[in-house]
Amino acid sequence: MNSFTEENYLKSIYMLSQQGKNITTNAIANYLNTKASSVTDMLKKLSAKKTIHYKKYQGVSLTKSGSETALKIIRKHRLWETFLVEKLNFKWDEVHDIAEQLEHIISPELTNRLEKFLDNPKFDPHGDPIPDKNGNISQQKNIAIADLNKNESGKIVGVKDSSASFLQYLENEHLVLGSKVKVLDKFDFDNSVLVNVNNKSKLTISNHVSSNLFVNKAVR
Amino acid sequence: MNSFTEENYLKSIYMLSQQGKNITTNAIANYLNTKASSVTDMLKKLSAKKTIHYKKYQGVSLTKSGSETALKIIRKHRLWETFLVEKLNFKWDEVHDIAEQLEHIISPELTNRLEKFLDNPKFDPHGDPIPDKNGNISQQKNIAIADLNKNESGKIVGVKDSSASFLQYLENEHLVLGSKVKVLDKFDFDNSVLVNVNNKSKLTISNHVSSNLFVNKAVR
DNA sequence: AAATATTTTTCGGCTTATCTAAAAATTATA
DNA sequence: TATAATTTTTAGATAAGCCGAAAAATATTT
Repeated sequence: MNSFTEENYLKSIYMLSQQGKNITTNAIANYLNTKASSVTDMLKKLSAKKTIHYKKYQGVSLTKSGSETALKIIRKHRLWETFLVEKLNFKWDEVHDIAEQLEHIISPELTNRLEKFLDNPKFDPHGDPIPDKNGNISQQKNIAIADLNKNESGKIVGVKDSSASFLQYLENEHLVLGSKVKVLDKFDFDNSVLVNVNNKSKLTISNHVSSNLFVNKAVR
Repeated sequence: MNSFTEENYLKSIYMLSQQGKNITTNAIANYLNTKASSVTDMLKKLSAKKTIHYKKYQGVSLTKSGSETALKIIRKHRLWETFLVEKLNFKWDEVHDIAEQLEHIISPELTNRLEKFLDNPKFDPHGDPIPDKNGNISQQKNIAIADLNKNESGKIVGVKDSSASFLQYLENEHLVLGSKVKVLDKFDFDNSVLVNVNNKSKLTISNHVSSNLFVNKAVR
């Protein structure tokens, strides 16, 4: 049995590992808004429970068991987010904090019934894939924004050209890791694309930008 | 801000006060499956936070503030139970443990939207009244089962004739405090009544029994 | 490679909630 | 009304999780 806190650490480690980086104590502390010393304490505990691989000073990774636990929590989080948006009419950017609480409710039967009630959704309102009851999560390949069709959307997962000025531009336009991008229109004459960022700002991006920004396509 | 634990104590005190008894340390310990010394510790804490009235050795009662908190938790508990039964098709006797978890989710907006989603129910699946957003809870007067009409149901809240043999009979038939009773049919010739107990057993009870057993009528 | 900077861990201490055992207060009984 | 039984509180411990400061390890500069 894992405490809420343990669950949050496992989930954080999973999330950080998705971003490709190697997972350091500081990265976790930063992600969880806590102190490095607290993280070290917990890493020892999780290691003792065999949910993570941990060697002092060497960073961490999830074990099979830890990964399964993390996926269960993420499954619940994303199903509840879907519920909040689809059934209770919350906006997609209002649901995270509530789902952070709901993800810790323990009842596999509840989770499975909720999934069915929602019509077995494959993606949550942010476009993130929902793991199934066996922990399988659809890993769609990352494609360039340039390859999205009109009205398709995705979540930014990577950048190819990573010059400082390019990253600066992306930062300014909120085209950062995790942002949701929807293609509103595509223009033939210069291959530029009109996109909606995070359901908030609209902007036109050049072919250079759209070819170098990779997203996880959200398929419904 | 109250911890889960504090919320559980406040709810327990509210529940026990509903049963008329005066609320002792041991009663709370027994209700919460914990030790008297733990209860004393918490009573001091709650008293310091002015959610209960507490004098050493003299038992406790809720303050205005404590009562408001308790009612908010009970409101959430009963709304979630309704959700689980009405929307996710759980049986009414399967939902308690899950609702014990869900009742601690903090988001007034969520609670209010859930209420609306469920069509503003006034009673939960057990027949208990659901407090409204201002903490008002419908206190219907207790009536004898004999005075229920066909198809009405209620929850047992008290007994008039309390001879040992009568109580023994009630115990045997699960006609105990908190049981849900639904009147399936009423017979003129001897004023006996066919009832369904806890959605499980059916039995015919005499007029003597139905006149001495009081329920909280569940009005939908 | 030595010096310096950064990251990570250790150490001691704090808070919350729990428990057992013993002491104090209350209630019941003889 | 003393004595006994019960209830409640106190005192001292424990475990989880968190923190700041100091020490240790690793990474970066010079």
